[in-house]
Amino acid sequence: MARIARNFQKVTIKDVAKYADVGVGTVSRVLNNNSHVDPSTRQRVLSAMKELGYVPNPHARRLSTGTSDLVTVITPEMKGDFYQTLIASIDEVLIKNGYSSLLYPLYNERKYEALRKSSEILLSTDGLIVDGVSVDKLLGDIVEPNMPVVCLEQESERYDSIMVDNYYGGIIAGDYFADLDMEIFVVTHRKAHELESTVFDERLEGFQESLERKGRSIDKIYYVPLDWESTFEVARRIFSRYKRCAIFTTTDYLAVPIIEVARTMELKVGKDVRVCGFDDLPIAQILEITTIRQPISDMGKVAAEILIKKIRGKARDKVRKVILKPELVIRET
Amino acid sequence: MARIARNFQKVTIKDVAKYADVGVGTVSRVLNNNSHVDPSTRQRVLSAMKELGYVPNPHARRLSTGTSDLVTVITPEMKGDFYQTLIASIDEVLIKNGYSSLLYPLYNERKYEALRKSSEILLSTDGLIVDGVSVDKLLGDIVEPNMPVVCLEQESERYDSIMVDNYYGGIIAGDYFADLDMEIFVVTHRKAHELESTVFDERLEGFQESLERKGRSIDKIYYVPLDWESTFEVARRIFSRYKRCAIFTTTDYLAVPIIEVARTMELKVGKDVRVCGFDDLPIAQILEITTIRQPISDMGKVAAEILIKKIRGKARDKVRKVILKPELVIRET
DNA sequence: CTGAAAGCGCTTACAG
DNA sequence: CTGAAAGCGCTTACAG
Repeated sequence: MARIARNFQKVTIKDVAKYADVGVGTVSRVLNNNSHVDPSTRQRVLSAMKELGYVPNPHARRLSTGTSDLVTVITPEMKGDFYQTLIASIDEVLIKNGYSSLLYPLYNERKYEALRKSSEILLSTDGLIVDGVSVDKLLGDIVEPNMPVVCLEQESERYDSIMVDNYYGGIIAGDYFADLDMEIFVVTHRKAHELESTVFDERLEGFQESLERKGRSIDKIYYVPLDWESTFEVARRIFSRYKRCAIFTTTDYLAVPIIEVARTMELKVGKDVRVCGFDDLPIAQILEITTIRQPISDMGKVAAEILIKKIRGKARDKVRKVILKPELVIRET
Repeated sequence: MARIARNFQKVTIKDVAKYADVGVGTVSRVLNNNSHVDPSTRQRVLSAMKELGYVPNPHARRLSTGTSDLVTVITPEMKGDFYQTLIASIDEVLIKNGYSSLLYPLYNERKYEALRKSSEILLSTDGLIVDGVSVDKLLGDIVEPNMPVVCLEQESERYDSIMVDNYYGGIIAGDYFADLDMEIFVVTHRKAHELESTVFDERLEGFQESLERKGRSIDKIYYVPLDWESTFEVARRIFSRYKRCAIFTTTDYLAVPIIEVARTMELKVGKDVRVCGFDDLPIAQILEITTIRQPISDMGKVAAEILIKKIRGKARDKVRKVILKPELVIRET
């Protein structure tokens, strides 16, 4: 006894079994179509399921098997093409392998807290892909030690990680700008949150290093939040003094308003004003922005593949680091 | 017998009970801190949990209670500020009420299929908010009849819906343009998928209707996919012939490249070229685009609130429709 | 190939 | 206030 019908008289595997005149085990077997079931029996069960409108209860399945076929994907944001591309490429691999992704964008403080409080969500999935934020710091105490985890754009002592050599990307951007006979500016993002990614800084460092090697230096670095509004302002400030200069933005996203302002002020972008972004976001292709291309899709694909191997217990034990190289793409700016 | 330790010797409620020398029921009670537990007992249980590193198994809880405290949020996309704002406002209400959101953006065909195939995901949550796509068509046969569902930007016969009066939005845009002594063009999105939203069409219809009433008409309608690339092309085509015209875009997103091209071609935006968007996305505020403001945050908030009421069984039974009105925001374009 | 049964880890009336 | 027990709806060795 002791049971209230919460689930609105849902039909269970038991009802199906009775209806088809078989045991529940058999129903379960056709459900998972593993082990051999007699074709005629299977047919009977199948039509019983249809007849009764049976839908399996995922919670029960998960409790019983201990797996959910779900993967949590944590990103610091989901705005912008970068994450679109990344998530789509992760998803593609996941779906192909029978998993679904559970997206968890940490777009504000509240989401951080919510994640820590109801870490249930994580624990109910089979694996975890974390982009940009530090697992060790953010979730070190929450994630079970043997949960399969892959880090993206973030190093980890304990887990596999996929990184892009952002420092190297900065270097090639610097090499490209060093020969230009103009002032050199940088517009970059200052990380606002302890747990945010350090990629922008790495790009900046590489850029700086490359210029130094060639006996040049950055004339000024502008730090902005990751929005266009502030970047417009910065651009106006720059162009009101300099009608001729080279600007490196540590992401294409920040290059867009700069180019917009330059054009509005009728400066010749690509000639007097040179702009090099980073990432090769779709917008960079559309606006023909010169940029450092990051292999975003590859990152997602590799991350998902490694994670699935880990979930299936096929991965090697030692912590692995995959480092992908960016490349310079010269366009019109 | 019959059991492999899949879950890496995880500690269960049983272990905690034994350790604290109480029954499992008591542990469960302190876990959910309902019904009264003796303070000293509670303390003993609490420290036992800490000692053993106990983490509750959500699957078991869900199977037992039949609830998950999860809400699925389905959107046709998640790119762009519109969905950012919408999702954030939904999340805020959800989190405040102890729920978590499970994001499911249908950004391509593959995701549609995946959703239909593993509809498990939906069924394992307590409720469903669906934006833009037709639940009846998309999921009519999957969603249980008594699953709490709220539709956004999409009417439904069976479920509550929150709509914006897009037709009315078109009307006020038309009223605004009708007095302008220039050619009038429209750039809009042609829905590519059977299940896509019809908002763009409704806006267009309102716009058309308003112009007709005032004895005017649209000179040409340009249909584009929802990306900038094609819109750039269209803009170039328009401005190569017309140096003076008014353009209504059925979303701000499409207004951006048009303004960009106009400025690049040195046309006077706001004077010779008038542009009115729709939505009032952040980008519209940044670029000072005249637009029809949609109350995005309100939509999300109202949807989440209604859903929670339904989940808690406090909602009225009849299907409810909430219609929010957009308004004209005049800026520089 | 298949049924009966134990088990997954919780929750919750019931009877103290 | 609390323990013993039934139940949630599945899966899966086990023994035919």
